[in-house]
Amino acid sequence: MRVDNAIVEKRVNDFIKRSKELGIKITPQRVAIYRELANTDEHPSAEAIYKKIKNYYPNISLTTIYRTLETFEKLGLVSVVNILYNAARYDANLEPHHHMVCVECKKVEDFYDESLSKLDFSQKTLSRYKVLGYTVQLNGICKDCQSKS
Amino acid sequence: MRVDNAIVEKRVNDFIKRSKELGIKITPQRVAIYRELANTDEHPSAEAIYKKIKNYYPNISLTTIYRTLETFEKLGLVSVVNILYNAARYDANLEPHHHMVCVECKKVEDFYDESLSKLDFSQKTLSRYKVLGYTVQLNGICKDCQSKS
DNA sequence: CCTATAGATGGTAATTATTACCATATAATA
DNA sequence: TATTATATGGTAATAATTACCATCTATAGG
Repeated sequence: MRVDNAIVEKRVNDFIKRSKELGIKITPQRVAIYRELANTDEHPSAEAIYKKIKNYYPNISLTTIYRTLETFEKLGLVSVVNILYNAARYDANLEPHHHMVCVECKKVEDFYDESLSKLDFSQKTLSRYKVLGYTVQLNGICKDCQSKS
Repeated sequence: MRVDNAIVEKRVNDFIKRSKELGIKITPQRVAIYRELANTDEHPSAEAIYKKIKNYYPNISLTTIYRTLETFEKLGLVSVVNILYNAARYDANLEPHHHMVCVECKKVEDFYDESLSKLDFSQKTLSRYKVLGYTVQLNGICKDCQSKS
């Protein structure tokens, strides 16, 4: 529980208010799942959330976790850090370049942008990791998917 | 086959030379897999590569595709676009922020960097996608994993 | 060019992450 | 408090990935 308690409570209250506005039911499971996400900055998986909640809510179902996270995501209450989690995607192009990901069809297109080739990270950032590289991931909707909808 | 043929052939030749240097065997399967990756910029999954190769190499095994891609990746011959493909990872923090990913333990830590908050993308880039947002993903090795190895 | 063998492949089974289904339970509304 | 649309739990199905093992082959050495 790294996130400050006051912040967590604020987030949970906002979540409840927002849920009412959106017209979805506020169940103990949903609050538990949201709270678990709000009080960490570790970007947990469904499984990780499940394990934590199981400690104090032993008969919660893993299916509920998955379904709830999907619901939250669709409503914009939480976000998926890794859109491309479905399957590993490979690239033979080892030159530094960046990616545009279509959030609909999961297509990945390369883009090159001089101004992104040497971003400055703060010393504080650099001190925390042995940096191997970085990419800018641009999320959006591709031409094809734009014309479909 | 969007990538220019001459470039593909150069990549394949480099791949063969590099494989010899690395002391791994050059099998028709490996060449096929590498070539399939070298001649596209679509960042295919193992399954997608399998389907393509199956057309002209009908008894290749899906296991071989997975194993080979893993081998290539470990040797630095190809790269995985999406390190975090293992499982969906969620975040309740909807403020724009960036991620440091540990390539060893798959931990994701947030970082904030003023200079990254308003990157300029070229008009060419912006014309291709309806941009929803972007994140900078910094790949590296976290403190914990550094001390382990 | 042949041979031996370490390393690679193919096929199948096991594991892990996710989704589908359906009977039951419950939050929210009147 | 009763009604009902929605949510949950449990189990089964699917998809992606990995493990295992018997067989095959690229390659180094004669």
